[in-house]
Amino acid sequence: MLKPYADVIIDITHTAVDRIFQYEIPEELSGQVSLGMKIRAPFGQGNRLQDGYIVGFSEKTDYDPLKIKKIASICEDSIPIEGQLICLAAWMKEHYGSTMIQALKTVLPVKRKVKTAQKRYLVRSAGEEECRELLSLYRKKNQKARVRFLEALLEDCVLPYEMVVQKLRVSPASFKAFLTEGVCRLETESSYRNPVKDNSPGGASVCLNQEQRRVVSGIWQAWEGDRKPCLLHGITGSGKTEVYMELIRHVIEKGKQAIVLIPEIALTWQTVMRFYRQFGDRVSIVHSRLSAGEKSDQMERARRGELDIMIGPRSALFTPFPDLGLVVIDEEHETAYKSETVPRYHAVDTAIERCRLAGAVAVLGSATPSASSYYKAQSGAYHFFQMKKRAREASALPAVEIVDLREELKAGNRGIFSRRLTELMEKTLGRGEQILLFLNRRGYAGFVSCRSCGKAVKCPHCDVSLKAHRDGTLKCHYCGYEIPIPKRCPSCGSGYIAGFGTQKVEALVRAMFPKAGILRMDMDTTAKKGSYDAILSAFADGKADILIGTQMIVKGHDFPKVTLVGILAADLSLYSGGYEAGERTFSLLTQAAGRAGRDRLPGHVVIQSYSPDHYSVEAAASQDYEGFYWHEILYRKLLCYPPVYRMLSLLITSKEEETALHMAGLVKKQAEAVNEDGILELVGPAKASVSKINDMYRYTFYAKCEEKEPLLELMGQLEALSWDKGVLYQFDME
DNA sequence: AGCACGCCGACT
DNA sequence: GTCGGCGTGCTC
Repeated sequence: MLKPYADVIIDITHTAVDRIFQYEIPEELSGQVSLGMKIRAPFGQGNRLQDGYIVGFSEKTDYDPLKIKKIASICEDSIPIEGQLICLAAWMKEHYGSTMIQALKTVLPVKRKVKTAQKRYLVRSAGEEECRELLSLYRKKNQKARVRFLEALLEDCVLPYEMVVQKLRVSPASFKAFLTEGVCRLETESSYRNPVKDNSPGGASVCLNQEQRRVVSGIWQAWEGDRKPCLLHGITGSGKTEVYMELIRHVIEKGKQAIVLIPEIALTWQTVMRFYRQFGDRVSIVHSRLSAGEKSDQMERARRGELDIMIGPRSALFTPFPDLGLVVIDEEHETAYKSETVPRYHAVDTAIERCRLAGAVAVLGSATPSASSYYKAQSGAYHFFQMKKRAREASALPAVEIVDLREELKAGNRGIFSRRLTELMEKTLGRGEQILLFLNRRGYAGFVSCRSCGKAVKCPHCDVSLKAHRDGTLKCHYCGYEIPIPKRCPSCGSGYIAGFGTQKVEALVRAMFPKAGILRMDMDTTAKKGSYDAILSAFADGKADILIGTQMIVKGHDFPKVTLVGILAADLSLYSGGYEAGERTFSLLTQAAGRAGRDRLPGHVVIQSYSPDHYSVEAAASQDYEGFYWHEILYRKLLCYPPVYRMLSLLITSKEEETALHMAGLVKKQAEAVNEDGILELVGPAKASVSKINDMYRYTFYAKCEEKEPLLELMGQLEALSWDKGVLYQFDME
């Protein structure tokens, strides 16, 4: 029986219209409309046509039937989705305080682009050598266009067609000969249709060790039982991926589908490829480099049942699988799982909710679980599993030592390398083994400070230090402000001004070990497409002895010949504000330490720190997750932080400091009024830790409480305040 | 959000 | 007398 009314959410982001409006389904459209569809309908007095989404159907209505209008049309580009995803959107709206339309739009698949012109690329087919020869040939002939083209092709194997013709000003006639000679070839977007190139299925079937089998059967029991989320704490190298794959195989056998969430594709490409080799073309992948069309293509395939597995970042969570059985969240603790835009959802909690709705199981995996997840496992809300052995028995855990940098200073060593690290570097190079030097970028890596007065060069628009770039400029990473590196200190005028970034480290290492091959990996050296992999594989192939880099070198890469890892300043991430600083530091240090001695050779790790007795540094050194956790949770409990308490944070920004302050005052007054019974703990409003960005002053306010409902209530009350026009504000629930 | 209805000041 | 200011309220 077809129901006569459609429940519609109108595409207007405003709390006043953030509710369901019912429309009559006209006869000519009945049978065509379905859940999640985008439609157009008359709205308001003027009956102007508005976009909206169908979120349900009703038999009857409480509204005056005479006033109910008819849906005007269906938007052609709309894709029907699961009712479950609409429920999920409703949950997100409630949980993260957005409007329904904002939640719906993040959950609905991206609409198919209407026949965009196919994007064309010129791809290099000839080897580098051949190109260089041709390059010098055309240099002699003074054929400038061809020289430009070849240079670009050497930089980057894949060039967009328009870029070549417009930006490079190389006419098709100039490269026509190259096409016929096979120097390069023309490819269209559709040849990239399948987002992964290497899909030779049927790789070696995985052989699990005893520990892995135990975990798989444990999680499978949960799957057949209460279906509570499962937290898997497995140390680096314990083989979590094999466990995921085995579970997925079980789920597929049951005729269900699986989603695998990964923090960032670029950092986890190796993992993605393993899934492909295992499951062939029943696997697909979504990532930011795919066009909207390709994304909706993959979503459509999933909906039609052509896929069993979807791999991707947090947005892959909304894949419209008809019968979802499992969601894996790899590296569960990563901050990339938190959305930066409204609704500011957390993929872990949202995944758990989606699983609850679908009757699926969520598996959270990490070597350093977030305090929040571990807490829930402790309380019994999650099942808990552990893997303490490295899958390859031969590889032992590295020996970790902490060096107190204050002692180094006392001993007169003002360099960035401690005596112990220098000694070990010499020995390691002597044995012909490799070294990884890890610099924490968050903090002061890359900024320029005065040796005389100690002040850093700051951005005039933002409350942050400027970062040094290779091109000799200082840039603000928040607003883009840029100046040449000053010769003299802007505050005291002294000439002793110096940077401390990866470049600086590289220069120092070169001076110390002139014969060693050195590679550096940071924002500058990886700006070019493909250079990321190029650097990593060059290092893995032994083309250099030392790799210097930031966070990106410590995430999930195997370098069998690395036997020494040096962490230059472990505590930089400790003082970057936020109650999660300890957790971040621990996780980063543990990951960095895990890079040493992954093969047969014994590994060494040196952690240099100004606060060597901080629990996150000590626990990382002894690879003691539990030790870290109990310290951390005690601190959270004492200061009423999540996960023990729930926390609502509010960021107020304004061009004028007085307006921001004024609003902050109103917020305080309102919050105090709401908090008559005193169940909330209020903090602030106070200047944010980055107190100004892009000339906007920033104030933060926090409210903490054991239950989330009073906080949501407070959020509603604060939202209802009369916010000045020039004031922007943003809520976040944790 | 966008639009209509509505109730008070300075203009032909 | 009326044109228009934007405060208030509603939208299936």
